[in-house]
Amino acid sequence: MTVSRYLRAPALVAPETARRIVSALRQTGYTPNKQAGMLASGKSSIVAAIIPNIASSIFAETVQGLSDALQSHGLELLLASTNYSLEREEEQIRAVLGWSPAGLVVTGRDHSLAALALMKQAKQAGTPVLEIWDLDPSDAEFAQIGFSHAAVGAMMAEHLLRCGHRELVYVDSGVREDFRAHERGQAFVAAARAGGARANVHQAQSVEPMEAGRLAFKALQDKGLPKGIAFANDHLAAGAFLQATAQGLRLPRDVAILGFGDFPISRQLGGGLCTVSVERYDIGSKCAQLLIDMQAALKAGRFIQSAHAAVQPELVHRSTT
Amino acid sequence: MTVSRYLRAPALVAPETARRIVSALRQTGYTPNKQAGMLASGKSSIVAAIIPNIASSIFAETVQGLSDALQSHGLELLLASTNYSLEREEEQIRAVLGWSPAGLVVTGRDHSLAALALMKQAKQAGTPVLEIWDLDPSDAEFAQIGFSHAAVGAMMAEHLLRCGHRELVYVDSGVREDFRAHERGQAFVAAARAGGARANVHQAQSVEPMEAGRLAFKALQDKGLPKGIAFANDHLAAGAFLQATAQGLRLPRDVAILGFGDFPISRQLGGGLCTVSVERYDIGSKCAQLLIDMQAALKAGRFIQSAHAAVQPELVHRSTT
DNA sequence: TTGAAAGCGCTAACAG
DNA sequence: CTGTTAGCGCTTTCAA
Repeated sequence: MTVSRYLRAPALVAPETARRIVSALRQTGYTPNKQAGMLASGKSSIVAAIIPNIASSIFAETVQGLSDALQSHGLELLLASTNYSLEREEEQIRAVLGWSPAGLVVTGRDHSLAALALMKQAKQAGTPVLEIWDLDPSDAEFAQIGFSHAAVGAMMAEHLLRCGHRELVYVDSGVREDFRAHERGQAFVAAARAGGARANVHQAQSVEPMEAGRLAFKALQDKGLPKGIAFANDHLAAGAFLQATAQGLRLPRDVAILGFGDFPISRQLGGGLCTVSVERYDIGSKCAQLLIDMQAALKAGRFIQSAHAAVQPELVHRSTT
Repeated sequence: MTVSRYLRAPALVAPETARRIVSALRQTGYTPNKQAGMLASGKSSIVAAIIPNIASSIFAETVQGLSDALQSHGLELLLASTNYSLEREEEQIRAVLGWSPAGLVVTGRDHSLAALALMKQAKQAGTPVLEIWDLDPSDAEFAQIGFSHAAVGAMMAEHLLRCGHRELVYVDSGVREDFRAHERGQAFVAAARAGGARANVHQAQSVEPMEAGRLAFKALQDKGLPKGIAFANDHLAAGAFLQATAQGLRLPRDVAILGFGDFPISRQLGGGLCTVSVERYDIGSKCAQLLIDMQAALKAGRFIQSAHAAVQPELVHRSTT
C-alpha cells in the first residue's frame, strides 16, 4: 500500500521509507500493472485513434502530432486503421471502447449508424469523442478539429477562375469512402460553375497516387485537356506535373495544375506546385490539447459542450497556376 | 457468468439463453471491460510497438503492415515514437510494459542499457520481444525481422563500382541516432575502398529530406562533385536528382545517383531513380506473424529460441547509375 | 505516516 | 448447461 502511495505521490511517504521503496523497486524491477490500476481507479491513460490509413502522407503527420502531444501528457496511443471502410471503422470503435479510453478520436464526420451510436454512448459515458480532419460548425454532436472541405474546394475553384481558366476539372482520389475528397470536389465544381466555367470531376484510378496522377492526366488529354486541373492531393498533382513536363508542356501556359496538402514534394518540383497547405501535424496536436481540456472540464464537473478547433488551409502560390 | 461465457464461446450456451443474452446485450449497449478481462485471465490483446517516427515514409508502411496483420488476429496496437532518441525509447518501453502486452516490438538493435534490461526482463516473463528493421544472425537475444544494413551498404558500393565509378560519397541522413543509416554508410565506404575507390561519408543537414538532398548535392559540388553518390534514402536522392537535372546535368554521365528504399517517387522522376528496394510493409506483417507464432509456441510450452525473419533488399536498376 | 479492508469487472475452476 | 466462489493487482477509504 505504501509503495502504491509512493508511486503516485512520493511526498506523502517518509524519506526513510521512500529510500527503502526505491531500492526494493530497483532490485525487483517492479512494473506496476496498469490494467489493475485502471480497473481500481477508473482512470484511463489510453487514447484511441482511428484513421483511414497510417501509411498515407495525409494522416501520418497528424498521428505524429497526436502521439507527441499525448506523450508529453503521459497518455498513450492505441491506433487502428480502417482502410477507408466505414464498416471496419465501426468494428474498431467497438474494439477500442472496451478499453474505456480517456478519449476517442475518429476521422471525419461520416460514420455508420452503429458507429454513431457507439460514439454517442461513449460521449454520454463521459469519454471525450473527437472528429479530426473535418469541421462543420452546424454539427455540434462531437468535438471537431479540422477545416471545411467545401470551403477548400471553393477556394481551389476560385483561384483557377481568378487565373482566367474557364474549363476546369477536379481529379478525385478514386477512393470510394474518402468523403472529404469528394466534398472538396463537389464544392469545386459548384463554385467553378457559379463562376461561369465548365467543370466536372474525374475519378483517378485507385493505384499508387503519383502514378494515378500521371494516368489521370493522360486520360484527360484523350478527352481534350482542360485549362485548369485541381487534384485531391499533391501526389496526384505531382504525377500529373511530371507527365506534363515530360511531354514538354509548359505550365501554367498549356495547363494549370493545383494540388492539395502542400506535401514536401510540391516545393521541389520545377518552380513549385501550386497547392493548398494544411497544418497536418497541428490537427494532431490540437486534437490532443482539446481532448485534455475536455477531460479537465469534465473532471471539474462542467458540462462539455461541443468544442471546435479550426486549422486554416491556405492557398500556396507557386509556378503551376 | 453465463453472459461472459457466451461472449467467449457462444456454443457452450443453450440457444434460448443465447437469444435472451443477445437481446439484453443490444438493449443495454454493453461493452465488456477489457482491463478487467485481462486482469482476470492474464491474457493481453495489446501489442506495443516503438518506432523512431510515425510520419516518416520508412516506418509508416511497416506500421501499416503490422496494424493490418494484428487486426486480423484480434490484436490491438499501442504505438509510441521516439524521434530517434534512445532515451525516449527507454521511457516508452517502460511505459508500455505496464500493460503486460502480448508482444513488444522495438526498432533496431541499438538500445540503452536500461532499455535492454527491460526487454530481457519482458522476454523472461514470457513476452515475445521483437526487433524490426535490422537483422544480425549472430545476435540471438531477441527475435528480429529485417535485413543486414551492412550488406546493403556494400551492395550499394559494389553497384557503383561495377558501373565504373571510383570516386564515391555516401550521403547520410544527418540524424545522429539513425544507426541503421550509419551502418549502411560505413559498409559502403569500406566496400568502396576495398574495391579501389576513394570514398567517404557526407552528413546531410537535418532538414526536410528532399531539401536536404538538394543542399547536400550543392555542398558536394563545392568540394568537387564525386562520380557516384549513394544516399541514406530516396528522398535525399530525389532532392539531389532534382537539383542536378535543374542544372542541366545528365545522369549518370555527369554523376551517378543511388537511393535507398524504393519510395514511390523514385519510379516517377525522369527515367527512374536507381535504388535499393525494401519490403517495408512486409517487415510489419512478418513481425506480426512471428509474434503470433512465438505466442503459440509459448502457450504450447515450447521454449522460444530466437526467431529471425529476413526481407531481401534488392537493387532496382533505373536510369541514374 | 502507515496499514487494513473492500471492491473495481471480469474469468477460472468447480459444483450443481 | 448454468451458477457459485474466489481472486487477478491495484486504489479508495478509513482507522490506527
